[in-house]
Amino acid sequence: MGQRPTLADALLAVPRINQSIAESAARRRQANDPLTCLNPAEMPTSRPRKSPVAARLERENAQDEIYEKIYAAVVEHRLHPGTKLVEERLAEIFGVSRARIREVLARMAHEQIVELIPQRGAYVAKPSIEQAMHVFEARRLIEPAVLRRLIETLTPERVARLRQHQALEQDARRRDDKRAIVRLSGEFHTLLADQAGNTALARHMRELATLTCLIIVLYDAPTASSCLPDEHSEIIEAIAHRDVGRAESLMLEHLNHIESSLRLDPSNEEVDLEAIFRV
Amino acid sequence: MGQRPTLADALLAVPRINQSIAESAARRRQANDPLTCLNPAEMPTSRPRKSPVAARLERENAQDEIYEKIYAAVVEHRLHPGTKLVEERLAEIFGVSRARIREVLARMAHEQIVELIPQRGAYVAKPSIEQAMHVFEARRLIEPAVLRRLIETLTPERVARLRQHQALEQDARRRDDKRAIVRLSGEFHTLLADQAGNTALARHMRELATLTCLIIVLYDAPTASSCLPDEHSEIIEAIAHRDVGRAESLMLEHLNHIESSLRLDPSNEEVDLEAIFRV
DNA sequence: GTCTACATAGTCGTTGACAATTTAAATGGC
DNA sequence: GCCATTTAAATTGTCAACGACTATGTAGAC
Repeated sequence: MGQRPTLADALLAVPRINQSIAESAARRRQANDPLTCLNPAEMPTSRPRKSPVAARLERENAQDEIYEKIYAAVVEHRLHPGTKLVEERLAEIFGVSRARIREVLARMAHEQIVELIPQRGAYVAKPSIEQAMHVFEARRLIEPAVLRRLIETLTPERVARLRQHQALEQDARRRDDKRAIVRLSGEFHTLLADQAGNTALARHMRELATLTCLIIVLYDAPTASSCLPDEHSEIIEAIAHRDVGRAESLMLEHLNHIESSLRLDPSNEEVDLEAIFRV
Repeated sequence: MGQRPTLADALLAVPRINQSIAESAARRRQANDPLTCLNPAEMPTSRPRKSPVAARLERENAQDEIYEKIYAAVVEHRLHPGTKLVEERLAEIFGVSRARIREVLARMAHEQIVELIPQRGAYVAKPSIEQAMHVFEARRLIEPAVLRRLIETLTPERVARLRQHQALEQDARRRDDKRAIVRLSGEFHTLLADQAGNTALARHMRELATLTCLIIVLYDAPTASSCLPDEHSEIIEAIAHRDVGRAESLMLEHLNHIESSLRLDPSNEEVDLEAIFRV
């Protein structure tokens, strides 16, 4: 099929890197720095070649860059579940060797974004209906807690950050840029968790949001538009008013809207099993 | 220092593979099989060389084996936080090339079991005090929900499975096998999540339990013995009686016991920062 | 005696190649 | 014309080796 150009396009056309991911990458970088910078004898010894710290950051970016590009492609629905990710082609696309790609794929497989089948290759994951229901169950559990924590530690800056994201989202809706819409919708939830400040919860939330993106592609009823436009705004307003109860109930409602707009009955899964043979 | 034999010993001396991990690995294998076996034309075509399925499983085991051995060593406190994991030595120990090791380390880094510092190598992670508190906060959130779900879907087999694990744990205590105790204590919580049947929650729970193991090594007060002997039994009994309220409160109490037995104040972290220089 | 500059050993990062296996296509028999 | 078998291409799994960088230790200048 016309998969060759599609794959390259899907990966190279990255409008703008996921902001919250970039933020957490920056945080990770900071977390690393103490290890490298605390040695007092090192700082003055820096040679004039080229800033070693900058070089290291540059390299670390290069490490994560591939991961984030594939990740973004999945989240934006440019890469569909079940798509085979051929190592050599990815290596060509990103201009690196296969070893690099394999490391990235190993990470993503561990995160269940891709499925790694021995001797057969890597495929974008196809969460089962059971998994999908588990994901929503987990989200119904975690997200209200995230909101509680966020409201407890709320600052004007955090509200502003949320509103800024909301503006991006509305802009995407105005442009009817579906890829941006789905990406930003997912990122909204990741952002909430980031702003709530619990790194463990934020990591899990990000993973759940990613899986949700895959689930939506697989099981969304064609008519429904995954995320209703105003629900995020309402949640933000409830947060801004520090109304925990309202924020939580809005969130649960929101999650139920999404889940109920999907067709999570076994009859749909059989269709997907057929799709496997087309690979 | 005498790190050479220590690292090899820590990794090779694996008394028995983590049972619940083995179970989920088996489940993952099952999940893969449909993809490989449903093609009706393939099964009869199998050549008499040597069973391709067996070979595949063997190989997949080989893939995960290294991961699980390092994982077990971390969980059992045979590998301490901050220990450098030199790729080449690991490659020698496991009899594979560095590429393999690198894939495993990439996975573990993504899971925050190890920290990957560019151009410097991989180190067993040292969760900060802040991260530690986040982990416990997340556990206080997730584990009661796990219990709720487990009791809702309780079967005699599941209770038996829990009791079986409890027997192993008590046996380890009788032998005063500290490594087994700490491993089985962590696995108990992972097992609860597995038996509760939500794969997403189980994955997150396993990650949190692993991090907790690292946290205990880092911050445990020498006097305290991380997990009180009878608390797990009491929780199991509450589950068996389908007493959700009691099970939840016991669990919260249990988590608070563990957390309060740690020294999670900043003064302790400085000690750890010093430890970094000893690397 | 202290500091800088250099040299050495130890690792990491990356690559390209080779063998094993799967997948697709071509061939031949019925 | 359809199915089974063989052949060829594509892809994965694995490795060994090379260059680059870090960290240590050593010698020399002030």
